[in-house]
Amino acid sequence: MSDIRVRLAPSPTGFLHLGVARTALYNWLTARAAGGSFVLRIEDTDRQRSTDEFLQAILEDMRWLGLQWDEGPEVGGSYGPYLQSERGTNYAGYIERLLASGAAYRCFCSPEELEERRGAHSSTEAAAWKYDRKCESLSTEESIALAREGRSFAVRFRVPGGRTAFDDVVQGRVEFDNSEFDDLVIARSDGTPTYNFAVVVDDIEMRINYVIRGSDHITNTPRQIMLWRALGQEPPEFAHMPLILAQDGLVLSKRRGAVAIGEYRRRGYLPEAIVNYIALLGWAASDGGEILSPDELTTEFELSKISRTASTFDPDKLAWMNVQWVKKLDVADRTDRLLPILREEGLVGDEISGDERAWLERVVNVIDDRLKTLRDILEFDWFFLATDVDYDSIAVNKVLAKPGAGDILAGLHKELSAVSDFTPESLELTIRSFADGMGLSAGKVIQPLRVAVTGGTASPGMFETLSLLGREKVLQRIEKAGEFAD
RNA sequence: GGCGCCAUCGUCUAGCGGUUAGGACGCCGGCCUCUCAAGCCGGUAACACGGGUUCGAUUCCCGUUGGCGCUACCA
Repeated sequence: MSDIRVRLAPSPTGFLHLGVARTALYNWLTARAAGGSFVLRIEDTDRQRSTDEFLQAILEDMRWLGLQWDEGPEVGGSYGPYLQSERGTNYAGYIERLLASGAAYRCFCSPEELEERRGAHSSTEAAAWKYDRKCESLSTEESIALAREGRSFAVRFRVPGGRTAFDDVVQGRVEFDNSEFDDLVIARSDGTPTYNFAVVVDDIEMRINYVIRGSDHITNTPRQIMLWRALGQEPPEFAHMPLILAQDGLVLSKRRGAVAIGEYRRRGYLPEAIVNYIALLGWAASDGGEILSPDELTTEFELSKISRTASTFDPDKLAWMNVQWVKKLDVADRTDRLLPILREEGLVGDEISGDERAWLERVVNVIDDRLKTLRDILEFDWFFLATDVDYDSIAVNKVLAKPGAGDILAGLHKELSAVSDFTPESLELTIRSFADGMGLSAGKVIQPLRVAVTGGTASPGMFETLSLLGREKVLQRIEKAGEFAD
């Protein structure tokens, strides 16, 4: 086991979406490939926006994707708690240290005052306002005296001069002039730590040594590095992933519901497909291979080969990827995954017998590669109904309501009543010779039969379908369809 | 506005000074075929622009333009 420790630190203020999922995946792959640890830490300090529902949804989606965390909620670990809101007491000591060393100072400017000064500034200048360091020059004595008076204060980090640079695993060397940053608040007037500070303290305490996150954090990085150093710690390694853009060209965000992972689960996508797709967003295997299992990704994946270009999410390619993965599932596996959907729709019961299971597998086998998503199984619900089929009116008009259709169905009914065994082979023989006898191509006979039996113009192979349905249902449906004919 | 990052087919990408600029998705056409999928074959389509450097730039450098991100006592 190596000592690589990575983490995902989502805030439960929305559902897990593709962007966060990809960051999670890259962290997970990195930990797995290195034999390190993947820590899940929940940044729920924003009590207004964080909810337990979101937290549970995130955990569920992570599990569904197969991104198991080694430490975090529910599994615990040596450096918990893993909910930031439960780590509250840990920060005060660090703030005291920074105050004592002079790396931080009390700021008595109220938010209102700051707002006022900011407002005055923006009306005259185009550049953004930076904290004017009004309280930075307060002596320690003055500062303590004011605090004793009961004046409320925030704690600001005294940003040193010079430059801060780091070698990012994907971005290369990134350098900032420290004068770009104002003295950031690390503790609010109520004593709670702000994001950048809490992250650093938690990462230190959780022994995180490799930070893999979205490049929207890139300007936070120098601030955090300064904090790590002020706390006497060596900063971790950083890798900033390019962002994923929605098709409108803007970053994927929590507010775009269509890209929530849970949504794809409900639509019948496979987790393997999602994982495979997001892995390839900004990264390509050296041999150009595109269909990669989690295991293959683990060995192939290289953080340093990630492109720095933001990539646009393409639902079409995801859909294609899903088809590839559905095709890879064997019949038993496919059936297992289909079962919950069929149950939900009441098409099969909670308990199924061995015979039902066997029949279901035959259905799945006959449907073959026609499922683009698991949910597409519902297109085939006529397999599961006793007698009634919903007839598609367009199909009926196009096929059954044509001259001759009635004769074909009547003839077929007779032939199929008489056919000795209802196997695909003998059905094919019977139907083809029936068509010959009528002087028609097989297709001309099969299509009315298809509509009669399935209700639509598209279905799995007709002979297999008839065989599976059985003589009784087939004849019933032909009779019923006869009402539409001619 | 400032700072940072980025720039190859519509999209995801390969390329790492000399290539007919390759692959995948999508789209179009064909084959197969009982329909629909799947599959197979073929086609469409790109180096943002301008300067350099070089015998030679998609590739290196600079600039322009464009895109995205960040710029809170949010995370």
